[in-house]
Amino acid sequence: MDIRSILLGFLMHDSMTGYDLKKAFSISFSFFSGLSYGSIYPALRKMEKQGLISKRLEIRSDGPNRKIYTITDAGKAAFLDALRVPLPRDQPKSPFLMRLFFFTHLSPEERQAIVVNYLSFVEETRRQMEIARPEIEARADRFQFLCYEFGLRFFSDLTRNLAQVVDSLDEEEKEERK
Amino acid sequence: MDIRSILLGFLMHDSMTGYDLKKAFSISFSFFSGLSYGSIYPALRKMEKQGLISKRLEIRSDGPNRKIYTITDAGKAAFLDALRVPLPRDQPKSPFLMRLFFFTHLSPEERQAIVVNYLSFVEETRRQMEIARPEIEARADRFQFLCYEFGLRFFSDLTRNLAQVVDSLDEEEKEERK
DNA sequence: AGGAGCATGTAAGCGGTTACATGATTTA
DNA sequence: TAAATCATGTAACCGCTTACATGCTCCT
Repeated sequence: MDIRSILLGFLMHDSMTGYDLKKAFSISFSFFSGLSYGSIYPALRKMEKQGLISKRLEIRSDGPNRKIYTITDAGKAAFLDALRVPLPRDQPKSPFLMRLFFFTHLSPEERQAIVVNYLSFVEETRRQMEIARPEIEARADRFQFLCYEFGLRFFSDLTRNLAQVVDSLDEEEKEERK
Repeated sequence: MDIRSILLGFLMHDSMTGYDLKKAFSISFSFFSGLSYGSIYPALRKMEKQGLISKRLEIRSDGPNRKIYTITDAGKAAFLDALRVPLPRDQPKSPFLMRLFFFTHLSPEERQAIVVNYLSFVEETRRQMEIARPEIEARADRFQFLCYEFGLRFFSDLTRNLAQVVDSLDEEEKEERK
């Protein structure tokens, strides 16, 4: 699922500007992924050329002009097609796993520091997700909420697994010192 | 951690050709990530220019000639630096989550099919990891094995969470039919 | 007067994939 | 003799980020 399908997905719900799309995405998905203007605006132009969305220029006196994009029937069809494309296998290309893989080249102290630091990072993300819960409960549909809960569990599991790694490192260090 | 650091990491252990590097990576990391020749060979040339690795041409009669790369002292230093760079926050950019987020646009049958299909995919990956266990136990160091176990737990957790999503979908469908 | 927020965009570059191209040797 | 494995590489392209550039309005 590329960026274009995601933009179409949001436009299924409502017509918006590129700016709005970025906001909508950030609110719903800040914990999973980011989207920058540098990819949004070119994507919108391309999709307009392909007839997946249509543009309406709104001239305003109380602010900068806006380009409001609306999904077309062709766009809706393209979006549904994209939803139905078989999923690729998930590859958790985690930078952390890469580090762990080469831990033998670091000192015990450095290893500990990396894992503990990463762990606190993950826990912080999880806390932030919990803070955002009421807002998500308010605006998300049931599937989007399912998505949110899935994410929460993901980070909980990650926390638990990282704690286990910390334990393993502790034990090994003790044995080394014997 | 980019591709170059990973290649350096493998070269820390032993001198190898580009072909060998791809194999080494595939064996250790097939479940997490892939690496193609289209990125390996240019990366090796670049790193040679930068003095991070050195090349030795081996002319053979019993097969194609090989370019064997060896990490230099500068390369070792660069690798350790890369290991110590603070980790970015993990973003589980899962294509599955994106689908789930827009599930409202699909029929209950299609939703079920996607999740169940994905679930079987994940379970299959997990099975393959378990099959590979003896080989990994044989060749991996303790941190690499920690890595393997971490991955296993990741897929177990994913399986569990997906099963929960299936349950949620089932319940909602039942309620809808009332 | 200055900063935050609204709004749109471009250019350069990074990191990577896919498909293509070549050619040798070993195994079935 | 065909297929698999060994071995190296290029060209075109994709998707995305970062940094830059512009300019307006509202609030303090």
